[in-house]
Amino acid sequence: MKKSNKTTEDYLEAVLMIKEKKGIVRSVDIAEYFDIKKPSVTYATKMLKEKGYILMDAQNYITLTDTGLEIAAHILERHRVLTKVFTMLGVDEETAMEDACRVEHDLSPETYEALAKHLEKYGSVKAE
Amino acid sequence: MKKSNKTTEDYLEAVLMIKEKKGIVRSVDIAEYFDIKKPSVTYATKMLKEKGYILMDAQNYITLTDTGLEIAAHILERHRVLTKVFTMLGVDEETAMEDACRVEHDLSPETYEALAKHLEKYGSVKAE
DNA sequence: GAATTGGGTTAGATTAATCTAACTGATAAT
DNA sequence: ATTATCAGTTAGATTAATCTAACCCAATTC
Repeated sequence: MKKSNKTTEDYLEAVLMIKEKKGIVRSVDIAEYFDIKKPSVTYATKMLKEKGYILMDAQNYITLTDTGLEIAAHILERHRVLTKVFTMLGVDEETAMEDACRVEHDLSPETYEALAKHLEKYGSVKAE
Repeated sequence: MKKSNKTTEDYLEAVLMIKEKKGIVRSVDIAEYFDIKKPSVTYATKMLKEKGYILMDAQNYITLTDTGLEIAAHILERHRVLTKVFTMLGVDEETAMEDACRVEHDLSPETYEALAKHLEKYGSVKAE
């Protein structure tokens, strides 16, 4: 009865966030990030490698390919814009981030753009 | 690679929508609604029965219990408010409904309320 | 240099939600 | 009254994402 089940997008976003935060990304960092076990990450990275979204070098450091980065950056941008939108409306930072994380995959481009655009009028909504 | 996997909330909402639309609800209606097969609905209704959210009478008509209705009405209200919010922002009806459907489960009460409240200022956002 | 630790993998089990194929039972059609 | 159709179920397979237990390998530690 858990609400987990990470998607490709979740993983790529996590890789980018970890990369930004600590410079390198290992399986163990992803496991900690999501609070899942190591073999689950092995399973996930295997798929991401097969799809051509990440690479792992000899030291097992994980890097995003061009397409992987494209997806990750896109979803992370959404994440940040949505978080700002929510906090602007008075939602506290913590909750806003959690909601953004859950919603970011599911909004169509149309709705996402509409939300971002509309709320630009009422504050600086652009990701910085 | 499908994006399906309905939740309890999805099913209860569907029951209520079908009920409102055509008066009665059968397994087959739910299958058609979600475009899934009949045995999947048998599986789902079994769980919903066990959890005390629905009942099935001798004719196999499905009704919501009090708790089932409570959940269904709550999520359907969200669905409608969110759809209105999105259409108000210029998103077309079709897309707005799809997005509302995907997002309605995931927003915290705080963010949902904030969204609804803020946008009340710019139009009649209340569900009618 | 033997032992511990840290990061990763393999193998196999588990769970949830779906599917197909085959069946039952009731109603409707000829 | 047989037959066909419709709604529902059962049994068993499948898929995705997780888990545990056990192992490997490299680097530290003593």
